Amino acid sequence: MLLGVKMRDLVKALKALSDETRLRMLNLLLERECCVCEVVQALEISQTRASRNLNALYNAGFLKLRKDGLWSLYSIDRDGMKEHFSDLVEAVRKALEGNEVVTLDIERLKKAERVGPACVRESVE
Amino acid sequence: MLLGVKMRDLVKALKALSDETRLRMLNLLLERECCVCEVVQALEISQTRASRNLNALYNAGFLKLRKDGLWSLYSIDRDGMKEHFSDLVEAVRKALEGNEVVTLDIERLKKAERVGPACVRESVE
DNA sequence: ATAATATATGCAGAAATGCGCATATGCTGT
DNA sequence: ACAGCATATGCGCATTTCTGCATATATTAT
Repeated sequence: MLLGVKMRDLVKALKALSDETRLRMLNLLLERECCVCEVVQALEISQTRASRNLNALYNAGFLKLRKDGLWSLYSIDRDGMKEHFSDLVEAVRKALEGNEVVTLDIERLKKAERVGPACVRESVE
Repeated sequence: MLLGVKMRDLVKALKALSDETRLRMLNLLLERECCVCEVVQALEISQTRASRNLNALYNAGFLKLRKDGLWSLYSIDRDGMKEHFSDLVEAVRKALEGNEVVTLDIERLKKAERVGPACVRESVE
């Protein structure tokens, strides 16, 4: 019991990883902590979709959540995560290295602002 | 392109791993090469289920298949497998170490015979 | 209190998945 | 050719998963 992981939890974790949207999210968060609206911008997906899938990764045990005002800030839970899950994340990270899709995601993340999609006014400068 | 894996393939691989039946199968095959009927006996599942799920792991790129007479012998494709997939398999292997379910599977595998479920006649001795 | 904003969620529909049943396929021995 | 056996597969059904829409919740500022 010390070493092994509950089958349930492992399946849940792998299910969380077996989706393109969530893999792209995980990759984003490996770059840095993000709020939901930044994920929306970087992946160019709907707010609902971002929120739901981030929550799935959170529930599976990969992410931690920090609230700051209106923002929900998700990040990889490097410390709290089960050791075996870290290995999975690392394997995924390596597998995605250089991948076209996630490279573009990261580029868009750099341009993203911690504001809602409606707030285009600040992007004048 | 040298390093990264196609997003498609990675998702497919992780989908293949995100199922209890297939995780148990992978764990069996980490022990040794098995034919379908051995998997049926060790996991106590139907033949259809065994065949389908083994094929899923095969299709995802984890297994290789060798035919010997009537038998289909599946095993981990250690050489042919993408490097990144090996990391995934290793992470899963470690995660399942000591797990109750797979421990019982292995015990049953040791008692299993390379015969169909109908052939109980040999188990007299 | 009211308005504005970021995020979460109930619901419904579409698509994907898993599996049993019956049957097909393919190999082996007579 | 025929029978027997291990495995694969078409079909149908039940369940799960994913997503958008609309709306709820929670926080902040006025």
